[in-house]
Amino acid sequence: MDIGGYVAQSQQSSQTMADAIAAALRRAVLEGALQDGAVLRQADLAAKFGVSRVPIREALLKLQAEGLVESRPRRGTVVVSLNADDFEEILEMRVALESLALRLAVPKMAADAFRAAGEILAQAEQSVHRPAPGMGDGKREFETRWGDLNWAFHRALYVPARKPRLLDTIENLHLLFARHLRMRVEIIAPALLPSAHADPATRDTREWSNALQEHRDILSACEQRDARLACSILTRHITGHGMELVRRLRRAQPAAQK
Amino acid sequence: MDIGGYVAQSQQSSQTMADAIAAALRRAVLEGALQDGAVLRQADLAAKFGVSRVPIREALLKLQAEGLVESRPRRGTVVVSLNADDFEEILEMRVALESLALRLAVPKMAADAFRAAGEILAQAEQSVHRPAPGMGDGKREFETRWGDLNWAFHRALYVPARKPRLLDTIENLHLLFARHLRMRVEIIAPALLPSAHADPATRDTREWSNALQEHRDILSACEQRDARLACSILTRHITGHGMELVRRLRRAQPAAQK
DNA sequence: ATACAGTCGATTGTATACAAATTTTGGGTT
DNA sequence: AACCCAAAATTTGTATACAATCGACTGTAT
Repeated sequence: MDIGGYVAQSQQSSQTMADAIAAALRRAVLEGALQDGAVLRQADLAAKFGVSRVPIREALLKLQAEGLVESRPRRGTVVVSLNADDFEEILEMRVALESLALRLAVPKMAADAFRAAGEILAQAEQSVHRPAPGMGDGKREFETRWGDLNWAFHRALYVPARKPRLLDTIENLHLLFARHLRMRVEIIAPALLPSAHADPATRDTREWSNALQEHRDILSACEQRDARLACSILTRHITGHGMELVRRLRRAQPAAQK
Repeated sequence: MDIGGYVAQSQQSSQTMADAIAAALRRAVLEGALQDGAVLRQADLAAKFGVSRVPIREALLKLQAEGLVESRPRRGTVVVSLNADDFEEILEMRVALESLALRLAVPKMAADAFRAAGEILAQAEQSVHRPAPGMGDGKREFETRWGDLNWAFHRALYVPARKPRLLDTIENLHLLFARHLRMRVEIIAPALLPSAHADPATRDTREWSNALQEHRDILSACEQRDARLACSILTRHITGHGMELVRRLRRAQPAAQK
């Protein structure tokens, strides 16, 4: 399992133990330390975190509410495993809700909003051109970093709308999607790609620069207060990157699972 | 508080105590037995339900995840109180997600889907024309019954889409909205209405037949496989009934609260 | 009289102990 | 050898007990 040291990460002082553990488990699940279908035994987790089973149960309830794990009454909890249909559903919800958020945000964007989004964009560009700066863990570190920056950019666009529930819901969907994308893409993409670019690093870099260009376009449309255009690009941005993966998943696992 | 006897309602046999309590509390909150801002003491609830505090805590966590209560780390749990902005946000999310669900459902609707929706519609019509059939509790019973039928109809439209997460999210928003609508409308509507119809019963009945007509129109559009038209009517159906209330709320509580 | 610090009570968060249920293991039968 | 049934062993769900934190109250100093 190997989820050591995830606790005590950025733990606000007036936080409950269950919250800290929920955060630790969340990270572990999102970063892939806990794989699809892994069973989470309360006693094991309690031992690993050095607490009793009570805060563990509460942490698992929180993760369940976020859709990261599933637990049936007396049968334990497992890390969720999403199939192609689930993936598609999440994508469709993302399109609907992120379009809404962006449409509501554009008229309310002030100078600082543009500046914040621009800075994140710049960071992401640096990160792509000069991968894994400093530490040398490589691919996984890099991917999570890019995933964070990707979400940070989207978030910066939606924050001006001032819709906390909407933002939370979107973030939840985004994280769910990003996690499973990372997990699945490593498994099935190499086997199925036409491999015009055999080197996966080259392929990834190309795809990321593509996404970055779309980010620039969206931001530009926002600066011109063209909500319609921004939403249009955003929709293509999301579906373009996602539906391709859904198609691949459909080929890989025709109607199996569940 | 008076939430006696809400437990053991429709409790599936292989359900945990915490789930049953969560269901009971959910009903109590949705039906208005627990008012906005009511503080929920774990010890009190434990005594009322005849269990220890542990399942109470877990039930409260579930309700928190659904947005029905808020609880800050060591300060207790209170029933949520939504202001006009929150209301508007929920409406906007409903429009986005319900349109999506309907659009996805229309092409997949079979004969039984139309039949199911039609039956619910018929029940609702009977219920409006002959209010409070049998038992004589009156308004509140009637309103919750109509609220249930209203959601049942919407649900029947979205079920064919086969998108469980989407359906759950919509249901959650729907319930949140319906609850607060019931609570607030009784408080502020009589004072603010132009009172062309002084009798509230007459006014309500008129509003409900209006909604029913829109339901018929939506179903009709679905039967003609016109997803675009159905979504259009649906959007007006939701915003029409909701935004009016948001406006009233804005006048009643200009920028107070929170 | 007001502001502030310390103590007490109430309430939440967590640990330990127990009960109930599910899965696993072992033996017996066909 | 495959299947089924019973009993042990895990594992979850709940009760009880303890610790820690928050809020109010009281007493004192300015």
